[in-house]
Amino acid sequence: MYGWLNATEMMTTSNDSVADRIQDNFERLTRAERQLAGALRENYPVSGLGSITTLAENAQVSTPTVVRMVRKLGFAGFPEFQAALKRELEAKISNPIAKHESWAENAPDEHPLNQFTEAVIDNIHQSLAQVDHEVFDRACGLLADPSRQVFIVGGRISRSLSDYFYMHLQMIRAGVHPINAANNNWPHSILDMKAEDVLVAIDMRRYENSTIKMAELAQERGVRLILFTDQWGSPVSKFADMSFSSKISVPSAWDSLVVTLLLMETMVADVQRRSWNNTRNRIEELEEIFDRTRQFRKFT
Amino acid sequence: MYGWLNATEMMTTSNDSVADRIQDNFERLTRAERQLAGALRENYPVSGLGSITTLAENAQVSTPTVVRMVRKLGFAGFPEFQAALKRELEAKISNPIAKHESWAENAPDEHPLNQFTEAVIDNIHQSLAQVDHEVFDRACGLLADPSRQVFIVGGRISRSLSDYFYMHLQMIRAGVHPINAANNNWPHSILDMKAEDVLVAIDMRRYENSTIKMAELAQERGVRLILFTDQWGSPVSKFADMSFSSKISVPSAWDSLVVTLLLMETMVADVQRRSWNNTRNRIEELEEIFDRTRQFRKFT
DNA sequence: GCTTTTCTGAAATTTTTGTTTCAGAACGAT
DNA sequence: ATCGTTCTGAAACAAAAATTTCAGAAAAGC
Repeated sequence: MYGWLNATEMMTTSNDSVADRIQDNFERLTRAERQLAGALRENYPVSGLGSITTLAENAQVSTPTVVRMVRKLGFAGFPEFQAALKRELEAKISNPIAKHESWAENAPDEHPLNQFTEAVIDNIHQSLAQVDHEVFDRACGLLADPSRQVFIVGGRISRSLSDYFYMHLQMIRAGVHPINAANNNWPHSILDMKAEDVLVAIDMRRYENSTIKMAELAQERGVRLILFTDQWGSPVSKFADMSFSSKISVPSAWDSLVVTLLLMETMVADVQRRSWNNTRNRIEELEEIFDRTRQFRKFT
Repeated sequence: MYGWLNATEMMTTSNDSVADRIQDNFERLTRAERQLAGALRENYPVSGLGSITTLAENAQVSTPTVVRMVRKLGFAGFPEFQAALKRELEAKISNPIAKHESWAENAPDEHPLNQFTEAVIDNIHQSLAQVDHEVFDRACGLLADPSRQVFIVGGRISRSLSDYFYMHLQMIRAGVHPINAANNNWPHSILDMKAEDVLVAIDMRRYENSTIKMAELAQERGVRLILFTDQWGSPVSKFADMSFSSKISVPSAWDSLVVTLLLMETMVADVQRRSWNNTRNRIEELEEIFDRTRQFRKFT
């Protein structure tokens, strides 16, 4: 299986940059070594110029791991590896052409990867600037309140995101319920909503009638509504207590949900933090169940 | 005796660059020290990053001379001097996209929104740098090839993303099939895979045994495997023809899939572009079906 | 020229860095 | 469950780097 990799290995020992060598040999690296590779990439190549001890500590691995990795990359030892880094640096310094920043570094600027990423960064920028952090905090507070049930609903496209959000919230706390707006059982879920419960709705372009209807019914029951929508705002926002809009335009025939995912993940992180005291056991139990079922692997 | 010089010395110990300090203290340097200073200026600052011995040899002076000089410049010893050089270098090299001050503009920097976003941007940066655009293009080519069936599988957490990917791809072209790794019907799907078909797998931390098994079986049938994984690399990568890794670490108890989503969306955009001629009708038909069912609202 | 002061590097010493070994942990196969 | 394999870091060890000491060389003063 690794037949061809051996050839690669021999090639990479010649005069590629250290970064390239890491790239090329990445498959062959072990878990700890990959962690080290990651640490090395932050602030590359300066990060590798300290002592082997410093580098190891930085990457939270042992010094032998460092030695093993640089050997895999084709160097005789750490000093040789460091010398290579220094040569690279020298070349880089002496060539002060302030090259326009490119995301996928070896791809031309007009490559879809660069164009798309550029747009997404811009979306993040513009969307985040609009978020009121107090509203955000308030939303997290609601979601972390164990006395409230939380219902989560997404549309046809945003279903993936609502699933994702549901899954995390469900691990963090009890009383979280997914609603499937697509099948027509959803009115049953409304029955279970009490005043002061929370409904999280995601409704993006191609706003869905069922989501609007659900929001309306929920509001009548005194449910607090948190809405994730796009930059134009779903009609659901009429009923929302708090609403977060993300810019979704990218050079594509389709919209981008990256910003919404970012907001959700941030919210999950914060709710987790707030809930920690109430439900720390929950996670530990979950871990244990995973271990017991051995369905998932911890590493490698 | 050095009464007035002490004052100078104190001034220069603050936070000037090493070059400045040499400049300021040049008068006070002895012959051998000036020779050293000269050597240091050639190829500054990289020249100072080796060992004290190397530097001394380079400048043709003794190591004690080096120590004495760096002390005169206000450093406690050679290592401290070198650390200063490294910091300078870091600042010089480090990303021209200077850290953006604050994302959620009215929130304090330490607000979760800003912290989290900062981490995500960093993840994007580091992950994209690692993507080989030729591999990316090749993957898009496979996915756009109408003669191949495409199967998509995700794990417990990454299911949401695989759904999302499936949904888009399915709109773009025919012959796209989701696989549910969780339920034990998935071996049935394997039956339908022919050589040269494509399997897209998403396997992130907490790598799942069923995904690995599926990858192996698929490979035996000559299926091309495209893998999305995290920075450590799922064991599935052993079987993958192309693999894309995203950095997923954020200040949270959970991992971030933002980068993976970004990669997927970019890929969807590109596949769409490539498939346009083959399946332009498909989208139009879809539009019409939506209109007929009146399930979605175009505006407001 | 002679003395005093300052400067310099060889060599000894201390500290740190880099490498190797090895036992235990995690993993993978059965 | 168990057994062989691979991976990992603690600790021992070797190598080197950094510092200090000190005697002799160079420079300055007289």
